Amino acid sequence: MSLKHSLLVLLADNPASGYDLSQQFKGSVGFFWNASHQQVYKELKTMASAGWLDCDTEIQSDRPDKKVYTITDAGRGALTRWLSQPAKPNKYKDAFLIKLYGGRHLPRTELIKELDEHIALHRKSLSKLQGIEQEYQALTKDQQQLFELPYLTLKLGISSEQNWLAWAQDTREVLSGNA
Amino acid sequence: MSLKHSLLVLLADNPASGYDLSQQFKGSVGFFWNASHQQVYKELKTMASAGWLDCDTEIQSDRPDKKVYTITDAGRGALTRWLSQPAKPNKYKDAFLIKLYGGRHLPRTELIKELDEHIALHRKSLSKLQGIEQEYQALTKDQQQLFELPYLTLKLGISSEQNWLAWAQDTREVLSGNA
DNA sequence: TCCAACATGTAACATGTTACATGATTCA
DNA sequence: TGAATCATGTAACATGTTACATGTTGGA
Repeated sequence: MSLKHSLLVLLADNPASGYDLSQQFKGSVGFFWNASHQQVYKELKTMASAGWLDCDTEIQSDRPDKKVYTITDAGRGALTRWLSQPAKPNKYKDAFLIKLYGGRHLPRTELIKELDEHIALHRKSLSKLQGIEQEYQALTKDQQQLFELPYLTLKLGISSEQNWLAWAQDTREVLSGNA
Repeated sequence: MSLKHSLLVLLADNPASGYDLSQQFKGSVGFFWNASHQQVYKELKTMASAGWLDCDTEIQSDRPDKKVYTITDAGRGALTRWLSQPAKPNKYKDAFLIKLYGGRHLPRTELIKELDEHIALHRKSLSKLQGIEQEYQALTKDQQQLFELPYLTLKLGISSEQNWLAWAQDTREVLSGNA
């Protein structure tokens, strides 16, 4: 349900192509929502035929043509309606935690190996988020005001990753028997 | 993909019915994976016809009959194969964060109202997890050993909720302009 | 008398993933 | 010469949600 609304939130700021939006899902917004490019293109098509978006083809000489989507009044209406309805609490789905939960069936060394891989991923993700934070902090106060709310979501991303990494360190010690 | 494996992990410990498993998804395991009862029943049927589970009907006089599923050797094999493959990093999907990200389009009072509702939910979830932790801590050392790995996942759940609530307090202050 | 817990499902629909498909440009 | 980035999609399949459907027992 919320992919549509994630796209609307992004498009409420700027018109964008499916490709642009997919890129944004790899960046900051991707921390709390994401979708494959295939799904984004499909969804944009649906939203356009529902009248939420207008689509213009931008011809580019050096690069492939772009389909630029712009939010319509109907789209803004749909966004506002959605925003004023309560959001469902989020659901966490983490396959690694299932493995850890059922990790008795696996040698400890394997569990630790996989934990280490996840630690590497989370570190990468954390430093990416911290990079965005630095960009934000380099802005003027006025510009910061504009991104006040996105910055709040970024802060949750950062603290969640830090919390995860701290937990992973403890967990690693327990698994290696150094606890 | 991982619903099957969540169920296998649970069934590797004890035979259980669809209802039992659904209840477990509301408890501790539900922190990192969950499914509706409809989906669980459907999945169990699929797994049984794949030979991963055996199904026996337990006739109860005072309550409705139960279909008790038991993991087979093939099921254990599938579980082990899955456990030894790397798990994909988890994806976070939180509609409330999209709303906050795009919250410019909404009055602050509404955002705060919704934040408060989510705070209440997270507090509830935290105290539930802490209840489970207390049960764990009441066990003997030997019993604790058995649940060592599930306890690790529980600790992540608890610290995540605490982290979320701390962030929510800060966020609330920013939104009310007391920052 | 009504609600919660116990117990299992079907059907329609919505959402998301994976494999496949194309083709230009830029950088190493 | 080969990979990465830009740019858009189709088709098959897997997963998940919502509405509907049924019926018992025990407690407030």
